[in-house]
Amino acid sequence: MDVLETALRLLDERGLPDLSMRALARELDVQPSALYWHFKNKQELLAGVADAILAPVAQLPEGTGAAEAAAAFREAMLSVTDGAEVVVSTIALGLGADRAFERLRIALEADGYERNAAVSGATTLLHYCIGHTSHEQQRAQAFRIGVDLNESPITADASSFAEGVARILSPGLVDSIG
Amino acid sequence: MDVLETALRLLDERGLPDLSMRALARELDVQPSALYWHFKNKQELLAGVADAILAPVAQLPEGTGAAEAAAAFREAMLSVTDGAEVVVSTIALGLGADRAFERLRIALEADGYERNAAVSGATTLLHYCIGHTSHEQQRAQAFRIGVDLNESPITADASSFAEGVARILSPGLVDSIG
DNA sequence: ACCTGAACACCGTTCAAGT
DNA sequence: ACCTGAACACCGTTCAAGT
Repeated sequence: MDVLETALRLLDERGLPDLSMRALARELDVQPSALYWHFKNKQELLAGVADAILAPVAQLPEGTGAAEAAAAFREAMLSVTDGAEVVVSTIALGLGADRAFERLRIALEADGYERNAAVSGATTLLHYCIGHTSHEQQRAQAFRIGVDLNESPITADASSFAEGVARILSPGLVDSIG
Repeated sequence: MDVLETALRLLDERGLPDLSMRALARELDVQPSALYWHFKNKQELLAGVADAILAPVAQLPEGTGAAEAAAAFREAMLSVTDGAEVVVSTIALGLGADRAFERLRIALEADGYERNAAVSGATTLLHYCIGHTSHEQQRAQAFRIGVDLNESPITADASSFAEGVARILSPGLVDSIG
């Protein structure tokens, strides 16, 4: 019974609102109660899903810089339907988010930050990436469903993301680049 | 029938998982279906709640600087149980989030940023504030409930928030604009 | 204009019991 | 060790009908 694998597929195919314990059990051809032998509750299962979503970030090649690591973080969340929302909802439980944080910290050290600055920078970067990407994904999916998005002044796409990351990594340079 | 007022109180007293349409109807002494005359669905109701949560940010005095505006944004979300989560879940629908964004933009202009830099800075700041605060609130509430938070390396408190804001608002940026 | 009543199609979780 | 079956206490939403 590949519970996590099936959960990840179901999430991607149908979205978080339809990823119920009952739907997951149906997909695995077991009773809903069977899942509670494998996971304490739904939260714990989602934490495992979030960890799987963020696995590519943890596996980034050595020497990867912070801008690239942040981009990979965003892309990992965007690669699965409602991926950012799952990561947000389980960030306090650790697992995936903690490993992504470590990866960002290491990337900052590869960029020449020393330890303390890297920890502080990774913290800011992580929170920014999550805030931006969850907004971006929510907008994209609301649009797909046909929800009437009132023309908001807040942008959240690949270029605004890169801009924010640049601002966090080297403020002062961002406007002279554009 | 003060639906929004009651919803906000219920949210603060019992948290988002217990803010159901049925519980809200019970509190208002009406049938659940009655709520659907006032709101199209639960999402729209939550958007109204988010707008109420962020009202203090929109009403900040003229001339307020960006660091102070960001702090007020964080505090508004923290002032209500699961406030950040509600804001996150309705950000794509506009309302509260849009007005908070405008307030941050104006604050940046009060700090000397010109229009384009203020828009871009407010975007980064908004996403950062939301990411940081939703994490901070989730941790605080998980702790209260007694959830076993594995000792995570990621910090999210008042001082790490101020640090991130300062990083985004780096003074070097203002100089490079002119 | 505003609400009721009844129904539809769902949830997460627990727990004794089975194999 | 791993799962079933049955139950408990819920959900959001729709819609004809009432006042």
